[in-house]
Formats: sequence, C-alpha cells, structure tokens
Amino acid sequence: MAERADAARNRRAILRVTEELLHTEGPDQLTLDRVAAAAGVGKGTVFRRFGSRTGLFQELLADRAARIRAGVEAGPAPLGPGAPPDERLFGFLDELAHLAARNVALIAAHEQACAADKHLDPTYRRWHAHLVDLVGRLRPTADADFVAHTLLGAFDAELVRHVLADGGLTRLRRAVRDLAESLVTAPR
Amino acid sequence: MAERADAARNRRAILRVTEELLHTEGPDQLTLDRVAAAAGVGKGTVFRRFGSRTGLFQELLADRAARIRAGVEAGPAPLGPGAPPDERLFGFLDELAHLAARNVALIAAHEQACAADKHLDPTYRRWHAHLVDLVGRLRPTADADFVAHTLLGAFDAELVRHVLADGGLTRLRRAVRDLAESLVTAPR
Amino acid sequence: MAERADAARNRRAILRVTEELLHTEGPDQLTLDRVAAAAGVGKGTVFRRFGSRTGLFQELLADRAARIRAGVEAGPAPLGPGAPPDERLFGFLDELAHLAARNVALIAAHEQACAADKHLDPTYRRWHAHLVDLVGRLRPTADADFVAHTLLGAFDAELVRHVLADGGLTRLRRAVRDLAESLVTAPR
Amino acid sequence: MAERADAARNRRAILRVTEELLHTEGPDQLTLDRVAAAAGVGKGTVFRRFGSRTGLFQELLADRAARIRAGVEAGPAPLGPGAPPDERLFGFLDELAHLAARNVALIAAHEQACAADKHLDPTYRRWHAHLVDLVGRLRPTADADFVAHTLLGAFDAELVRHVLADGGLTRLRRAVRDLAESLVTAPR
DNA sequence: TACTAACCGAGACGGTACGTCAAGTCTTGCT
DNA sequence: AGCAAGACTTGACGTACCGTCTCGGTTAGTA
Repeated sequence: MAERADAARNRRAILRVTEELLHTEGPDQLTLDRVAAAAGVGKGTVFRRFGSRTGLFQELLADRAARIRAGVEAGPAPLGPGAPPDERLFGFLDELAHLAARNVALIAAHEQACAADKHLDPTYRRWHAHLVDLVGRLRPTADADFVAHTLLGAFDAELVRHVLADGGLTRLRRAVRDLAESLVTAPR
Repeated sequence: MAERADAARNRRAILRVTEELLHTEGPDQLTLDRVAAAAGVGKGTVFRRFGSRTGLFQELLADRAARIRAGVEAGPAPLGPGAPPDERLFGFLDELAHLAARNVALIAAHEQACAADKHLDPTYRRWHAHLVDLVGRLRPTADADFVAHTLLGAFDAELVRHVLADGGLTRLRRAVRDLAESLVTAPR
Repeated sequence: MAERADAARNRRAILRVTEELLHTEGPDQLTLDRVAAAAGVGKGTVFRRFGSRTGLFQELLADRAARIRAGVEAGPAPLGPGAPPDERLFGFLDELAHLAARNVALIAAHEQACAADKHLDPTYRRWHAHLVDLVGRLRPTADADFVAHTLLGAFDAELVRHVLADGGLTRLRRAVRDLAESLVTAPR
Repeated sequence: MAERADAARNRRAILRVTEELLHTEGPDQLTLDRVAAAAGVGKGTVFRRFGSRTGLFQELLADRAARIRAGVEAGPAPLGPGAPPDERLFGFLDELAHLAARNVALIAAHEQACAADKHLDPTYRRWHAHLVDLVGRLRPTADADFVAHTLLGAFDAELVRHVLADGGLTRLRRAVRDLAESLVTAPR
C-alpha cells in the first residue's frame, strides 16, 4: 500500500524539524523527544517511521544526497555517466564537499549514530561504489575499495568543520581535489 | 605521594580487563559497570583513575602507542629522527597499520567515545603533528594539515576491520603505503 | 437496517475468540490486536462493534449474564419475582457464584478495563439494583446501597480465584450464602 | 548500608509530590514523568526507588497506613492488642474508613495499578491478616479469610467515593460498622 | 604498637534519552 | 456508498548506561 497522506505529512515535518534542530542546536542537543515535540507528533511516530535515531539520520542524509544521486545516475557532465571518469571523480567529490559543508551537523550526527555500522548506510555504500568504479578505471593497480573509503574519510564531520573554520569551502574543495588528483595521476 | 600499592594494582587490572572485554565482546557490550565488575573494583575507581569512558580508551591507546612514540622521538631508522622523511613516513604508517590491526576493537571504542572530540586526543594530535611535519617536507605545496587527517582516516576502525577481513595485514600495509606514495610522489 | 450477515458472523467470532484467549492466556496477554487477528478481522471492526476494550468486556459479560437476567425478571423460584425475598437473594447470589466461577478471567479483565467506572456498567447496575431491592425489603434499616455494593465485592476476580483455588465452588457458594445470611438475619 | 541522605530526601520529595498530584489532578493524570519533574528528580530515580508505578503507590499507602499499623501492633484501646476483639474490629475498620476517606485518590490509583495483584500488597496482606484474626475469634464458624477480604472490599475506591459524595464520612463509618456488626453478631 | 588524618574503594544514586507497547483513530481500498 | 482492513498516532512506561556522591575501610605517617 502507498504511504498514507497523514503519514507523509508527518514524515516531512519530522525531517524538516530534525534538520532545523541540527543546525540551530547541534547534534548533541537533539533528542528524539524534542524532534517529536517540535514536529508536533508523538515520539512513537518518529520511531515507526525511522526505526531509530540512526535511521532518522540515514534517511535525512539520503534526502540531502538525492540531487547528487540523480546527477550521478542520469545527469549531464561532469557528474553524469556521459563524462570522462576523471571529470566525474572531481565533480563528484566537489559535490560532496558542498554537501558536507552545508550539512556538517547532519554528518556529525550521522557518524555518531551509525557508530560501528557506517559502511552499512545505503548512501555511504552508494557513494563508495561510485568511487570504486571511478578509481578502478582511472588507476587499475590501486586498491580501489580502500582508496574509496579513504576519500570518503575526507568528509568526516570533525575534519570538515576544522577545514571550514580555517579556510572555508574554498580550502575544502581545493584540498579534496588535490587529494584526488594525487591519487589518480600518481605514477605507475 | 606515590601511587598506593592497591591503587596501582587496580589500575593495571582495569586496563587489562578493558582490553580483554574489548576483544572478547566488542566495544558495544563494554560498559563501565562491566569493566569495574570484571576488574573487581567499584565503578568509582574507574572514574577516579580515568575520568570518563573516553579517558579510559585514550589512556589505553596511549599505552599501546608508547612504543611507536619512543621510536619516532628517539629511535633508529626508519622511524627515528635520523632517517629521511619519506622513509620515516612509510615506516610510521606501517607501524600504525600494525597497531591498528592489533587493536581494532580499541580503536573502534575510542572513535565512538571521542565522538566529536577526536582531534583533541593527545595521541591523535601527536600522530597528526608528526604527519604534518613529514608531509610538509615531502610535498610543500600540499595542504599538509588536511592530508595528515586524511591519512589517519585510513585507520578508521570500520575500514581496518573491513580490510583485514578481506586481505589481512598484508593488504592493509600495502594499501596504506600505496596511498602515501601517491600523495608524496605526485607531480607538482 | 438489520445487521448484515457477515457483521453478525464477525461479531460472534470476536466474542468467541475473546473468551478463548481470556481462558487460555489470561487477561494480561489479551490485546485487541490479538483478538482481531485471532478472529480474522481488522482491528477497526472490533472497535466499531464494541467501542473500546471496556465495551467488549461489558458486552461479553452481559452475554454471560443473560440467563440470570431472564431468570430474575420472569423466571420461576428461587430467582423469579414470585419467590420470597430471602430465597431470591440467596438464589441470586448463588447464581452469581456459579457465573463468577465459570468466568474468572472475564471478570478480571472487566474489572481492570472498567477501572474507575465499574458502577456504570449496565450489568453491574442491574445486579446492584436487584440487590438493593431485596436487601431493602429484608432489612429496611440497613444502608442497602452500600450493602449491595459490598455483596458484589465478594465476586471480585482476585477473591474468587483465591477461594476457588482453595475450597472450590462449594466453598465460594457457602461463604457467600453465609455472608448474606449474616446480613439479613442480624438483630435489629 | 543505611539509606543515603540525598536518597532519603528525594524519596520523601517523591512521595510528597505523588500525593499532591493525586489530590489535585486525580490518578489518571498522574504519570511518573510528571512525578519526577515535580519532585525535581530524574525519572530513573523514581524507578530505582519504587520499581514501578505500582510500587510507588504501595509504598505511599504503607506510609499512610503506618499510624494505624503502629496502633494495631502496640497502641492503646480500641486498636491495640489490649482491647477486646469486637472493640478492636470496630476500631480498626473505623480507622480504615478515615484513611480511605482521606486518600480516595491514592486508593483508586493503587487499585488500578495493582490490578491483578491486590492480594500481594504488603499493606493489604497485613490488614487482611489482622481481620482474619479478629473475625476468627469473634465468629469461629465463619470463613474468616473470605469475610476479611469482603470487609476490605468495602473500602474500594469507587464505593468510598460514591458513599462520601452522598452521606459523607458519617455514612461511611456507620455503614461499615453496621456491616461488621451484622457479621459478628449474627446467630450461630 | 597505637593513633589519626588523609585517601581510596565500592557501589548506590541521579539523570537523560532511547525504545517499546497497546489502546484507539483514520485513510484507503474493496465490495 | 459504505464497510473492512490495518497502517498510523499517541504518550506513558520502563531500561540502560554514564557520571557523581556518600560513606565505610585502608594506608601511611607519627608517637
């Protein structure tokens, strides 16, 4: 059965409120009780929808990443399937940099909540798979799996916050691009 | 006044038990109550000694990292100050790989506990400073600060566990060395 | 419009299943979800028919009490209107004893569900009114209202279960009759 | 170990607040969250102390019943061990009437919470045992166990509220005494 | 060896946030 | 068009675990 209208409304309210609270007060102050209260729903509703604190953040991240996902799967260059791999790699990482910069609090919350299951998050897996594909093409001798994880490690919340605080988005983008270029254009 | 005999005994017991529980049951099952109980001390004792869950893991990690620290500060090549930077870099990361492989559970616990304060951990800071120094020498144009953090990101518990499970220590060492070489030998 | 055939079938199924579950698993395990599932209907159906958990038990009790009601209103001695009051009192209480013994679980559920509204239940009110009438005739000086409630208190589920467990139906019947005789034949 | 000073303070605060809320808002509005908040403690504290909603009411009732208990165990006539049984019976029930009248809300909450375990409550058991003793002496042929339960049934919250609303404490006391006299002075 | 004062150990205590559960409501699809 | 199904909402309960606090016991220094 399709999602009921009221459920959809609540779902959107919860996601919106969660993001608001994340930005205004940070991940530590965000409790599910407060989310529920601010969204005007009962706590049980939050849990029914998202299963757990973790699930809430995963879904919120998936939501925020939807545009990138669409671009990667069927968009124009530099993200989409038509562009050459190196352009796609740089473009993809650049998008992630923007995303991370705009959602530091969400990423922090997501990391903390997912804890030991980071690699199981659907969004993370999708990003990783995409990077494995690109890196594999650009540098077949590398351990693409490992490199992909390490590249994604560059968007760790702590690191992003630190870089943004001293250098801003520009520094983050440049640093990420530099890193990627090094990996891809290295000899061998 | 010197540490009392019983206090020292308890302190060692707590560290030993913590590591045991980390290996046998994983970081999630490890509560400070259980540590205290298994060590045969009261919970207050644990907190008196280590301040918090975080502090316990930090101290345990510092303990495990002591040998590397000594080697870096005053040991022979390839770790020590006498060796050339690239050799030191590869040697240092190789040591970290060994350390990480042997202490995955501890690292996982440490990450989870430090949460948003990873960069404040003394051991992490020392490692980071060392890498900044080496990277700065080897590739002056790079954002050494950022690169150092990213390199340390390669020892994320999840990633280490994943790599060890499929490829073992050999793969981890090779992948890390490859990564470092790429960064250092890249053009420009 | 008369009750539709399927509605009647569902209604009977719900009542039957409720009683079954009450006997096999006790009042605490009985949730309306389980009733609905076991009866093969949706939960909404249960609520449409019976209004609430309370209503379900009230109706079930009314059903079980129907025979007694008929006897009291138009049956032969000792229950019916033709018999002398004392005989009617003893006979009525004896019938209640049988009913209670046969439906302990239902009574327990009923008490718990009605909570603070016990006196509003139609069946309870009918029983109480009947007792007030009889007691008022047999002992005009007594506080018939109060006495009637107290007499009905003798069929409290906990008490009935306790007495049945140690003495069986025989003890319950004798104890109730004794109680009633004391009240009715006391001096003054 | 003796109760810690802070624990005792909190314990008293919780009991006091519980009673206040019971009187001002009734049992249905009383949630343990509100109790905790109003007492200025965490919810965990309430549960640590009292185990559950039920336990809270049981302890509060025991507290309120302490004076009667002392009187019964070692006080002067008519309650204490020195007085003749009938005087003790009437005196005891009269005390219960006062207690019930003053604590209707508590009794209602207690009944609802204890649900199917009323007979396990320590205070109830004590009262019951006392009545069994007295009734057994005054009317050896009676089923003292059953009669004692029935007498206590006269202090059912619903009934007490109903009687108080129409007749006040005077009616309650008289009705209870009448009931007891009937039972005790009945022939045989 | 006896005494005292500081200190340590044990775990009871306090608080917060998560997650569960079952009654009751409401939308949607089917008859 | 109206009923049946069950997804949905609610919020109180209870739990878990971190970190604090109290109090009894222990140690070390002194006589």
